[in-house]
Amino acid sequence: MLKTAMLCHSHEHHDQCISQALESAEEVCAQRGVRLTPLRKRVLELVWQSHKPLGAYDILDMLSREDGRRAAPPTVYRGLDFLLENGLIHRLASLNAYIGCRHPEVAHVGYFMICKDCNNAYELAQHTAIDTAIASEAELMGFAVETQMVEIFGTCATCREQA
Amino acid sequence: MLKTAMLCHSHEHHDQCISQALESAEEVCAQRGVRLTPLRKRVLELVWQSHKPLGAYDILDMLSREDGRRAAPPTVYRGLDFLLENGLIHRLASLNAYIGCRHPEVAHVGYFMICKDCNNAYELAQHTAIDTAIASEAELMGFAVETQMVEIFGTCATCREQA
DNA sequence: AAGTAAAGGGTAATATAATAACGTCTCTTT
DNA sequence: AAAGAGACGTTATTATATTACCCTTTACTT
Repeated sequence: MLKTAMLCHSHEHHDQCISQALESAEEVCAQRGVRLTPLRKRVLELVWQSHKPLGAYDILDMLSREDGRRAAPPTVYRGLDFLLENGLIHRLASLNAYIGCRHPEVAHVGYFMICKDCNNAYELAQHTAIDTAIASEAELMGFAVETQMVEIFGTCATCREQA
Repeated sequence: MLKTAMLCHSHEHHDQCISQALESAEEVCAQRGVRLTPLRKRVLELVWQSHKPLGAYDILDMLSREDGRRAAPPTVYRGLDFLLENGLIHRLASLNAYIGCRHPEVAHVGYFMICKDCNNAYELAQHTAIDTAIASEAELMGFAVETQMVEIFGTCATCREQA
């Protein structure tokens, strides 16, 4: 099993990422009685082509290229909305971009470290010190937390080694 | 002095917020040798009209109304960019909105708790447990943090009491 | 099997957020 | 006075996302 902090750096490995993601997605959807239609699956596959967050219009372009005709925005946004609702992808607000989620079984918001060199986004495991810290700050203020966004920018270990 | 967690709830008090903010701004700009031009000052005042994050186009509308003619987007974005660069305001990525900063003297990224009822955004003090937690998570991953965004949504103490 | 309601998805138009490119005016510096 | 930088007006354009409308497919009911 892959550590959250590690992303694949080989093609063979990444093919595994994709197939595992699709498998989980099928499972999750079956369990919930929702439909992973061909369009939704294609969008999910496209998002999973890399570990780099992808914009909606990037996905739109890929779809258009595949089909040889221009797809319209709602096509992609419907797919993305479905995937978001079912926790199969996350949205990165600071980038207006989307990225696959490895753990769609359990609902959660994602905390991400995003490398400015390679653009990869690393999702942190849940129940980290960050959660605890947010909860305790909220407690201090009497603030009832519903959801939160944590996006951290910098340089990942791999890129630092190469520099 | 106002606790970070507390926002004013009276008009007299808020007038103080605004005048303090403008005073700090003048000071900071003087110190740095940058110009708080009339336009920049107006934008800052508009942002400070409340503790609710404001969209660029909201500000644009206010400016336009004041002047009786339509201002164009770059007018506002130049003002916002200047204020951001000088730490006089923060940008909330999850809302595409801007909010005044009480402590422009020292450069920092803002952590916010945003109330879904009253829309007020409460900036947390610096050097909180959240900082520490992010630093330690980053350490674990060998990630060198440059900047981060933390935006927490829920219900503030005041709104909870009223409910 | 036919009828029907709900879900999926194509298309055009529009809304919202942000930037690019260019011109002018006003300073300061030389 | 000339040169250069900074501020900002104006027009146009790009990027991101949503609305509204309509038709097809799917799934359920009888």
